[in-house]
Amino acid sequence: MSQRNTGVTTEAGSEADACPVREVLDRISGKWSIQIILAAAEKPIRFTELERSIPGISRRMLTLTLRSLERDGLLVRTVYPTVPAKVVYSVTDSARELHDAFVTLMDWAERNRGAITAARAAYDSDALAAAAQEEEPVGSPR
Amino acid sequence: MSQRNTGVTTEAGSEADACPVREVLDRISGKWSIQIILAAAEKPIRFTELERSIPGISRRMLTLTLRSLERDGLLVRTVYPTVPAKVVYSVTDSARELHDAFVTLMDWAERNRGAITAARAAYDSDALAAAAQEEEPVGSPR
DNA sequence: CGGCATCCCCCAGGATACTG
DNA sequence: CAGTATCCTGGGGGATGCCG
Repeated sequence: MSQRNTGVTTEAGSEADACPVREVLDRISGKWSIQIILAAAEKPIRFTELERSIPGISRRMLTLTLRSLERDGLLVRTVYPTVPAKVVYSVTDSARELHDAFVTLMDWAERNRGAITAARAAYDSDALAAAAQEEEPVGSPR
Repeated sequence: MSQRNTGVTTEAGSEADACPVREVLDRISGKWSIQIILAAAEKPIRFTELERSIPGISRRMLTLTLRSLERDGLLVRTVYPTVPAKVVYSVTDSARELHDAFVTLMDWAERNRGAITAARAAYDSDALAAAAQEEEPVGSPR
């Protein structure tokens, strides 16, 4: 009862889920996981630093996503009991492998950004042209 | 008006979105994009074949995701005007690059499946232990 | 500083039914 | 076979507020 909406695809561990695709997706999904791993992979990083280095993330989602990643053994949370407390997140080895894969993805994104934008423009203009056709099936427009 | 809920993060093209992270995510997000690309990369594949090769996908989401991928220039849709019609989807070059990255991800998932499960179990049991502590603050349980 | 708790909204996506 | 259209729900995730 006490726990609800822990978010970030936490879910205990339901039925047979042997599919590696879903496996990865479940760990990465959520708008922020990748960016957090990317940031933490550079150097161990503090909560507030993360918050500032990831524009648009809310405190809530930062916390939730961090917990999720920690739970999956992708991040390590280290608390320095100073006053006020200091918390540092660092990536584990398995996360670092993931990080490498992410970099590949980012690379892809940058190389194909233009092509994608163009493809979309083309697709959309085609769609519009087709729609225009329908409006005058045969004969007088009016 | 006529168009609503086209789904799969279609969105026209809002403000400055130069972040490659979101770029990739927007193209991949949705539960099915990756699996579709994975399937279509093996060989050009028909609508119904896709439907059967991806367990759990609905007709609706298959169509929606296919349209989205086609729009982004990741898939090519080819129609053979036979009766009944035959439609084949094949991946483009840029999608094939993505595919390679996905394979890396899948590989990672398989290698780390065990570690992740273990990490979760450890994390969860710790959390439970901590919770148990709270219930008997100091002294007699009851 | 580094969180957790609560409220609430939105839309990805499932179920179902109809077409060319 | 290959879609399209409509309805409806779950939960991801933003906003805000309180705490050690």
